[in-house]
Amino acid sequence: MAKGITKRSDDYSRWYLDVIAAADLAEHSAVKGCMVIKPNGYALWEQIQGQLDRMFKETGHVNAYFPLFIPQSLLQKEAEHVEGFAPETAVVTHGGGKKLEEPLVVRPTSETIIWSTYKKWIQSYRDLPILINQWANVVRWEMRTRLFLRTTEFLWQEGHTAHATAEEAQQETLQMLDVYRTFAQEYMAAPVYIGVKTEAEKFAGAVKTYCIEAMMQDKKALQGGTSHNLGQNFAKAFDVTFQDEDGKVDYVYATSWGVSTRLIGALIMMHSDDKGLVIPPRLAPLKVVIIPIWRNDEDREKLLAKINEMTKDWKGRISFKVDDRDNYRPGWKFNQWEKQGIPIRIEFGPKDLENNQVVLVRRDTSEKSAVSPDGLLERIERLLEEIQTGMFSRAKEFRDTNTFKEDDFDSFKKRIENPGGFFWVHWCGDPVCEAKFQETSKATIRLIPMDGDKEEGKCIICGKKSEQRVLVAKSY
RNA sequence: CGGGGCGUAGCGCAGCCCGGUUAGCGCGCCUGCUUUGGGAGCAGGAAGUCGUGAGUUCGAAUCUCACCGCCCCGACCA
Repeated sequence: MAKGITKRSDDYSRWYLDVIAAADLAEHSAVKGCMVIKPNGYALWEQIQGQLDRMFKETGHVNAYFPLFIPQSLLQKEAEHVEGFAPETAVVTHGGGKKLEEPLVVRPTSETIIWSTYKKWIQSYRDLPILINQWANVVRWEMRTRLFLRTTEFLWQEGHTAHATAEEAQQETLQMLDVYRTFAQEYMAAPVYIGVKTEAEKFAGAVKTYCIEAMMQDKKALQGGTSHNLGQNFAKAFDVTFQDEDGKVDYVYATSWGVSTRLIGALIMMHSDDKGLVIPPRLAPLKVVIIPIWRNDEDREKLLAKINEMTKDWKGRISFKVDDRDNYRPGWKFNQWEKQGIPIRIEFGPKDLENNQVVLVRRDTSEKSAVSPDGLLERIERLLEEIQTGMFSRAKEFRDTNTFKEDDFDSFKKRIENPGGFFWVHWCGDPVCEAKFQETSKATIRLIPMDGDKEEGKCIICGKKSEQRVLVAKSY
């Protein structure tokens, strides 16, 4: 049925690329590892931006913009940070035909340029907090790239906040993690686990990294967003101090948090099927497409007139489109809009006109229903919500039925390969045991739950005491 | 960086092994007519530096050498 799209069961990774091509989201560019985000893909990003930006502003943040170029010396100021990012930076050595005195790094993230700037802005506690977000592009010279999931250049938002106390910074870190969790669940219909990264997995330069993790349809984990408590690491590296109410001078506390165009990859891998993209209604740039089906010009006119009448007060309330192109037949149109993931299709032909009905077709389940044109908009709005919650429930059920507890390492090694999934295992906290996970199973500790059940147990690797289980999975 | 694959019309490919008129095919595109409830049919038409450079040859998409680029799988990572 779906020509040109590889089945998930045949080749998951080919399927992923086929869905992107079929939905016309993006394509490879002349530069290795970089992509052109096409209008359909960019519209998704705009939806993500729109909702997140609103949520950031509601929590007191403002937008600003910092430069693309970072003097190399700035990037090198925070020891862990430079170690983490130096290998994957692009460096500009020439400008205006001349060799630069100091090379400029194309930002892989903006902590350094921002903290060198915050230093000038902060003198006293009255200057705090600073709650800034920026929407930007960043460049990381990755060895292997995949459209949306990992590209050399990608779009993201990065929040960078400055606080007077450690408590406040921690609160901010958790607040933004919660924003991400809420966004993922309510808009992306993506059930996520939240937790803390291990020392090995945390952001270079952070004290603690928190994350949201979701399960894709191939049962691999995908980190969808991170929120970092940076402590005083960057303040110390950039000498950013402030005077508190009592006149005491201290270093400023920092956080940073971000999500990227990778979320579009997550969206595809969570919800789409062998027919193509499936977009959760709340993020769908186009929610309804109406396809009139005519046999002659007379039909056509009648149908279009009736559609006009039905939709006359829809403008501004719902995004919809009437596909009245005459050079494509209905079947072709059904298929095209299916590939693009439009949540609801309305079929409307002479039979429907006669029976005073329209046919609604859900993209997620392909379920068809004939309904009355009276109260149609309300009916559609309800259906969109049903689709949204249905998509979330199915994704959650899939995740839950593929998440297991495991206490034996040999058994774990087998099960992570087949059938795969998420595994809650006991871990003593030793990085040596963590490294052994990776070497022997190719799985990593995705997160340590923050408020998970405390449960006495034995480390699955070394057998030493463990206080709680951690989430382990293969990941993107 | 290792392994694999590919580069010929907008897209997908055949042709190459075994050199020889005008480089084909499918889809798409343009024109017209007929169609239209799950990817329409017929007729006509436009469209190509065969990745780049050098070499062999009377003659190269095809043989030789070098180079460039991209994709997929692994090691690094959001």
